[in-house]
Amino acid sequence: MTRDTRQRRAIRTVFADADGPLGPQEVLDRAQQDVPGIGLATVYRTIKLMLDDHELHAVELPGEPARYEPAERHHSHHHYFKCENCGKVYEVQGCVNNPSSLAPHGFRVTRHEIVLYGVCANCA
Amino acid sequence: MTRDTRQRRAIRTVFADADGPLGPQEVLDRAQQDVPGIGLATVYRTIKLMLDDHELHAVELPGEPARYEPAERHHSHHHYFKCENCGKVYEVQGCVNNPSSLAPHGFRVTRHEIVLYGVCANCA
DNA sequence: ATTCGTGCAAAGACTTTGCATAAAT
DNA sequence: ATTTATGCAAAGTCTTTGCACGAAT
Repeated sequence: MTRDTRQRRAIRTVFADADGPLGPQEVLDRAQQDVPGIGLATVYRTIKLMLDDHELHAVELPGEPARYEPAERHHSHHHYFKCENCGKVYEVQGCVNNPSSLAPHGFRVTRHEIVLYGVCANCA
Repeated sequence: MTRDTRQRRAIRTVFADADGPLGPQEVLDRAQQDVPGIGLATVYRTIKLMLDDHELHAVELPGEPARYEPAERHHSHHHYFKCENCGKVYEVQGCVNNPSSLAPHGFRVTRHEIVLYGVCANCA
């Protein structure tokens, strides 16, 4: 069974305190302030465990390695905005009308992803 | 300057004949039927050159390595549909109403991506 | 004492690059 | 003959995995 360790707690705290989805290296950098000796493999392994437990959700943007965020931030249907200036990824709530209507006849749409790019309020 | 070689022509033909965006390994497999000795590095290099020339366009879907397609197929604004059964990626024409409206106040949206997932007409 | 987790280093997938050779001019 | 492209292998990034050691029970 899975055990509750110092590293695991540190990583969980990093995600809880984060202001947006984080990549493994960012998680490591922050977790090391708590648990200096922690390694990147542990971060990857812990992320995988937390994904299996539905404690974490993967945020995949086109052309970039995955980021992760606490699953509770993902309960309502939403999408992402990436600032092309500072690189930060924000959640945006809600959705557009009927994106499935884009598909041709005979295609069944089960889900969709929308990613917005531009300049965030902080950078503007 | 850039030269027109046997390999280059073979790769260009592969893209011209393709029924959808292709990844580097798929391009290699098809090009090898024309030019047996061709290597993967040449495919990557040629793709990069063709991107610089705006002869090719990158299709990036969340969580997957890039695929590429001839740029002329990308002239009108469009998005992609990925079949979760056969894995094939299709273009879908058109767009939804005002996707920028999802962004919060103070965020400026310059572009967006939409990806649909489901089952294609061939698989249904 | 036993079990499970960790760090490290090695390996795997994908992509880029250095270099000697080959092809195109 | 000169220039640029190619193939191969080495290296680079991101992620996973094997293994001996360490921590938790």
